[in-house]
Amino acid sequence: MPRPREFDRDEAIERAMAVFWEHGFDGTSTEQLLQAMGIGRQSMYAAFGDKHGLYLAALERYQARQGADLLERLRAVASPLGAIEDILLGVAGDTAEGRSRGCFGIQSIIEMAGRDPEVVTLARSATALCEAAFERMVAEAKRRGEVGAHVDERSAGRFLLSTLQGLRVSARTGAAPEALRAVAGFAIAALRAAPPSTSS
Amino acid sequence: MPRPREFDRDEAIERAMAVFWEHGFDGTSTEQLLQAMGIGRQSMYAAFGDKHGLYLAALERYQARQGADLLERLRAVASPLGAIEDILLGVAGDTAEGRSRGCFGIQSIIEMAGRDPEVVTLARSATALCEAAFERMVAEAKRRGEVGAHVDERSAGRFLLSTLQGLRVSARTGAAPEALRAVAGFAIAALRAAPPSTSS
DNA sequence: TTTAATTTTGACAGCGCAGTCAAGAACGCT
DNA sequence: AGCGTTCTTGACTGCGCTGTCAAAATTAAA
Repeated sequence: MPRPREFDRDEAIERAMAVFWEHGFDGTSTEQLLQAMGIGRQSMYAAFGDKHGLYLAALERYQARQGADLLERLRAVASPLGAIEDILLGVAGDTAEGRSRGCFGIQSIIEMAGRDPEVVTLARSATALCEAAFERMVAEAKRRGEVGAHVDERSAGRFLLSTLQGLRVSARTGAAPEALRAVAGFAIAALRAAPPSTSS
Repeated sequence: MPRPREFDRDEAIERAMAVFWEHGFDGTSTEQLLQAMGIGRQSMYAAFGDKHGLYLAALERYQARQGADLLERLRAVASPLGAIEDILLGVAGDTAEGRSRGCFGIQSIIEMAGRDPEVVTLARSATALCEAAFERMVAEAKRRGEVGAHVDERSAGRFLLSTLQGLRVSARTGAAPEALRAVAGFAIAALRAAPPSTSS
C-alpha cells in the first residue's frame, strides 16, 4: 500500500558520507547534504531522523567498508607479512587527492569523540576489528616464520593500526609518498626484529 | 596617549586555545571564546582580526610550545634513545583526560587542511621541526651506538613523528596506557634493529 | 585641563542554520 | 476505481551565528 521510496538509501548515505568527509560534521549543513543526496528535506528526516543520525549511518558504512577491505586482504593472501606491508604502503600508493583527503574514521574520532558517545562506540568497535585483523595476520606470519616467535601478536596488532593512523595523518599533512614508504618500512622492520615488547 | 589594553594577549590566546582545542574551529562560537577569554567582542576583533586570526594565533602558540618541549628534551638528555622512548611513552603516561583530549595540532590538520592554506603552512613547518628534532636524536643515538649504523636518521625522524601521531589518535580513541606502551615499544624496537629502510 | 589616541561596552544587522508543518503526489491493495 | 498509507515538496519558524557600528570610558601628552 505505501508509496515506495524514490531514492536509494545506500546511494544517499554514500553521497552524504562524501560531504561529511570533506567538511566534517559541524562544517556540513543540511542543505549541502540534501543537494548532494538529491532528495528533499523531509525525505532525509524521515529516513535518518536528523543530521546526526545520517552522520552515524555514513560513519558506520565507512567503517564497515574499511573493515571488509582489511579482512579481504587477509583472506586471499600469499604472505601475511606481505599483506601487512601492502596495506601500509597503500597509503603511500594512493593518489595525491586520496592522500590529502585523509581518513573519515580518524576525522570522526578527532571531531566527535569529546562529545558523541555513539561515535566513540563505533570507533572503538572498528578499532577492535582492525586490530584483531592485524593480529591474525601477525599470528599467521609467525606461524610461517615471517616474523620472530617472540613477537606478541596482540601488541603487534595495536602497533600496526596505530602506524596506519599515523600514516594517514602524515598523508593529510602532505607528506610525500617516499616519506610514507619510509615510515611503513620501519614498521615492517619492527615486526621482523622486535625484541620482547616493552610491556611494563 | 593611547589607552592601554586591559587584558593580557598571551593569556587570552591561551584560553582561546583551550576552547578551540575542545570544540574545534567550526564547533566554537565567538561567544564561547569571548567568555573564556574574559574580554569583549570588539577587543577580540581589534586584537586578532577575526575568529580565524585568533585560531591561527592559538595554533601557532600550541605548536611553538610543542616544538620547544621536544627541543628541550633533546638538549638535556642522558641517552637520546631513552629520550625518544620517554617522548613516546609520555602519551601513555598522561592522565586519562590528557589522553582523550588529543592533540590540537592533529585536530587542526584534520579539520582545516582541506580548506585553510595557512593552517597547512603552520602544520608543515611544525612537522618539519619535529621531524628534524627526532632526526637529530637518532643521529646522536647512532653516534653513541644506541641504534644501528644502517638506520637512516631522516626516515627514522619521519617514522617517529608518524608514530607519535598514531599514538595520539589511539589515545583519543580511548586506548589503554598499556596498549600505548606496547605501540611505543615496537617503535623503539624498529630503531634498534632496522634493516636497510624500505625506500624504493 | 584640554586633546588625541585607543580600548571597552552594548546593541544590532543580516544571514544561515536545524528542524517542523501541512498539503499534495504516488503507489498497492481491495 | 477507490482507499489508506507513505513519500515528496516547499514554505516557514525560531534561533544562533559572525562581524559591524557608534558611543562611552580611559589613558598620556600638550
